Amino acid sequence: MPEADERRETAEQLALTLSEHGMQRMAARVLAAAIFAEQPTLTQGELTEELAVSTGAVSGAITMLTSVGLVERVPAAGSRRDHYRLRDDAWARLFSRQNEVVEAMLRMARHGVEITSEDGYARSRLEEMRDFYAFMVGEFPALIERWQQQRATKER
Amino acid sequence: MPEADERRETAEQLALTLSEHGMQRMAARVLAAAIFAEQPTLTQGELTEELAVSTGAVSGAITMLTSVGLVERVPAAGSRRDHYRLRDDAWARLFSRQNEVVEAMLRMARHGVEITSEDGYARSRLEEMRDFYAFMVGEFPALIERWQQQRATKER
DNA sequence: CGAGAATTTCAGAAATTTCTGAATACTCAG
DNA sequence: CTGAGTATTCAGAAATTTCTGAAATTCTCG
Repeated sequence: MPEADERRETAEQLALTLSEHGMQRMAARVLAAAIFAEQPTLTQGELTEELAVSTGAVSGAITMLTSVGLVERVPAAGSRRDHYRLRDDAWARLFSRQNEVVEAMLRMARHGVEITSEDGYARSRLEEMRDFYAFMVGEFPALIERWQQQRATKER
Repeated sequence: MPEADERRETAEQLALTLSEHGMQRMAARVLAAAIFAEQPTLTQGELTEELAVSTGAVSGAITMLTSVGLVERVPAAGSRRDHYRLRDDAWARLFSRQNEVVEAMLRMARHGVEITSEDGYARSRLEEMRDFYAFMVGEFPALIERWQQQRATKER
């Protein structure tokens, strides 16, 4: 199999997994393309060609990816086009977004506990939910910090 | 606001959050209803009525929730209907499913490293991705175990 | 400032997901 | 065994998401 095809296929597989877990389809494809690209940065035009989609679709996906900090715009002197690339800390960021979900779940559990009557079935389920997510909210930041330290250590 | 309405609304909010993160909409609504129900178990008929949807939709959602271990069928003597409830360890299970995602990401990163050329841009991005997910795969099981221990300690 | 190149926006088309409704298949009490 | 009450299945309808294409806008350079 031609190398380029294999790369594309693997990238599409990654995009599929990401989109199955809530990421918009085109955003996932653009992210995957940015990861697998053999260039340091990509322009929207290059992405449009690589993915064979409309410019509008790429533009929308990049707006989304930039806003959540997975992709960044790179100042490119002497070029009329914008260049983009995967952010250095993209994975930690993607993971941190989980943290927000966990916090949302915790808030909902707490709210649920407040509005349900004591000793009811719903109340005890919600207390369990609250305790679980409170635990996770407590653990996540330390987890990410450990990663960052390990990473910093490795790279000199 | 009538108590029941507030409960329903809060449940729907939870369902919305779950569905925004990849859970099928109806499955999310059924799960939320099971959490907020003031009964110990629910029948499909009760869910159908509570959510005002077709029997088919509830059946499909329950099949899905049962297969991933979030909801279980409860043997109900002397009843022709099946009774269901939230599993005791549902939250840890929901979280563990994340673990599978993390493992999938790790596999894809490794595959990507294999098929990209050494010293290329894609290769180094994929190595970073691989290291991150390898770290997470290493940490998750311990995280869940800590939760289970803490939980076991609290009760009793 | 003006032309050329690229990006953004957005209405509507296309694709996909999700739900309904009704037929079919179970299951358990009698 | 039988049949009344439930659950499952599935084709097609409905709803939602996603993408395209083209016009409007922005930006850069000469």
